[in-house]
Amino acid sequence: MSRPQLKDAWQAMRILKTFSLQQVRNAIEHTTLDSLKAFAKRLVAAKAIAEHVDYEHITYTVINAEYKPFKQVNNSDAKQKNSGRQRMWQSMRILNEFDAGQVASTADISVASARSYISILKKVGYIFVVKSAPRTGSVIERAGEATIYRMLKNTGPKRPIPKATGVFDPNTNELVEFNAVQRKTVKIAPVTLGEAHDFNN
DNA sequence: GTCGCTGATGCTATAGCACC
DNA sequence: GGTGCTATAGCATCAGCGAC
Repeated sequence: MSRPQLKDAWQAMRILKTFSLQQVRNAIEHTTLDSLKAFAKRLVAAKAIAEHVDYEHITYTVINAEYKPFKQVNNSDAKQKNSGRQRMWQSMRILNEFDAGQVASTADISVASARSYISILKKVGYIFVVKSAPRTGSVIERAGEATIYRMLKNTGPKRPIPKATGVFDPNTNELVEFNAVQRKTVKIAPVTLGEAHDFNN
């Protein structure tokens, strides 16, 4: 497995916190379980993750998220290829269900920027709102209650690029145009996390 | 080398909305 | 009307690229 693939795998692990290798493989798509096993073994030896064996199920937990499995190559390539939005996109694909704060923290950008990109993706139907943040109750009651979004179109590892009339998806090489903007709040029946939701109608 | 143009990115300010 | 949250337009900054 190449270094970028390992980096993607390590990022996926840090986001998931507790994971199986199958989950990581599904998240980053471009690797094999054998490669991940070898990588995980290395991380366990370095005490970056802990292994839990539960009968035939093996899961891992990140115990040192700060660990850097890769030697810092000189930063001549200073400008990171993985921009904030690229990291956001990757986080959204891995988490599947997320809120703006989660994505912002995992991608290391501001919440406002995360919301900005999320709203664009929402307009083209790549994600949709699973649960709106409550607007009633005390501050304490609302603490931790944020708008939850769900990934609807996971087209591939490359982030969709916002354009004037929509977003260009490098994974499908297609320009997806914005849906008609509707500021009115759409009342969606409460959906429990993990439940499918048809948003096309 | 540098100048100008263009596009990508991220942030801020503000409008819109729901609720009290 | 006041408050709090979300969505979005607009702006600043930076990098890439071509022309000269």
